[in-house]
Amino acid sequence: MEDQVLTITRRPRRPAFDREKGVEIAQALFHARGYDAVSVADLTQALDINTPSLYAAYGSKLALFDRALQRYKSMDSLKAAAYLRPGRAPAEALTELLVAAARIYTNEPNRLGCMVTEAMQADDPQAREIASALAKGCTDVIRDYVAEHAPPTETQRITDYVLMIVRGLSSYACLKNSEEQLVNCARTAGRTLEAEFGPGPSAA
Amino acid sequence: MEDQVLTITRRPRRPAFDREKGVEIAQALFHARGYDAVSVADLTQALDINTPSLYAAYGSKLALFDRALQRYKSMDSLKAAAYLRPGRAPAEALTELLVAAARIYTNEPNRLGCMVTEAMQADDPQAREIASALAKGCTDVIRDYVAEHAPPTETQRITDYVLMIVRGLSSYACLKNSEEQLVNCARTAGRTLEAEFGPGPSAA
DNA sequence: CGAAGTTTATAGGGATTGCTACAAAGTGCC
DNA sequence: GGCACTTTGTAGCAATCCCTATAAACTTCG
Repeated sequence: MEDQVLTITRRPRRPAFDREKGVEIAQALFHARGYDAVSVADLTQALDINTPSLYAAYGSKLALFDRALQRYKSMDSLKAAAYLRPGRAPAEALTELLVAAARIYTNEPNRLGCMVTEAMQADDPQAREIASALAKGCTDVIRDYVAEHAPPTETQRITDYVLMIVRGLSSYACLKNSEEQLVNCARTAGRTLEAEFGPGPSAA
Repeated sequence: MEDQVLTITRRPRRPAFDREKGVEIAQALFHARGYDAVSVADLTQALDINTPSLYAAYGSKLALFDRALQRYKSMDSLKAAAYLRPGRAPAEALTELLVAAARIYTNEPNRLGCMVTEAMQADDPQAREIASALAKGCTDVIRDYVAEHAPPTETQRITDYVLMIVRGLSSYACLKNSEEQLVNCARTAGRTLEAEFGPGPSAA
């Protein structure tokens, strides 16, 4: 009798829950399906924890999404500044940026497109807000770079073009188009930039 | 007493419900917010009918969305075939198509972007299916046109490029960028096509 | 062994989702 | 007038949404 009670009572102690690992798993889920399509039940199931644990650890679904987005930006996203170094032909650097984006967006079949870019289109206004704020840093890097290499009258137009292309690549990647297709798109889109900035130093 | 009962009983007969008008209103709602973010309650409120009436008239939310999409395609969407007439310089025709898309996508502030394109990213799989099927007709028109004017080895790449640009324009329009910005993007994107197809007859 | 503190699990709240059963109210035909 | 038919409104279904109150189980310290 005593034994049976003990057997039933004694539950195997679960290993301590790793919050960072949880953010990583949540990031993958949010990236794959988007903020709206991922429920708290999906998250708790993926993290193998119960609902109260999730709220104790992260506060809310939105807060966890925020942490997932920040993790994405700092670890998996495109580093624009790394490509837009000074002293390079601007058209070349920007094209390389686009090609790199094309590769990253098609790299993992379950995480297509740019997580931040797509999150800017979420239904939830707060999720959109978070994503837009995070995206601003990246767009500013591009805008400043273009401003340094193009006449002031053209910077807005060229910046818009590059940002529009990035969104196009992300969206096209989400439709499961191949890396080869995406890279070709990026190269083709980049070719226009040579005419915009004039021949680079490699041609001079 | 009799009078009062009559007064309470007699409800003002509502005018007959116009189903086509209902589809029009639903189309605007779905276009503005997307399939997932529009609830049946939103629809019944906008159509000023009760829930059972909506189901009697259209069958389901998805069926109503289907009708709204078809209405959009036949009335408000871009007519690719109208721009891709034979005998024109291909780069010119395709650029004009992109510019027209840019204008349409920014025309109505409450209905930004392409309804079909954005619906292809919906969370609901059935809604995506419907949108994708509808989009296929349009992409085929573009693909066939490119195939007629470009070498077979390049048609896939150029078609991908155009379709990617269209998605980029739609997405960029959804962020409330102005018509001027969008049109500039479309023109810049179209400029590459001249190099792809070679100089058109206007240059010959 | 026993109290304090942390982590877990059960259960459920309040709101909203898409959808439907059912009866009252109105219209047209005989 | 009275019956058949269509349309409308009330109410509520089961499911899911995000979130939380509460208590049981475990670890740690005295």
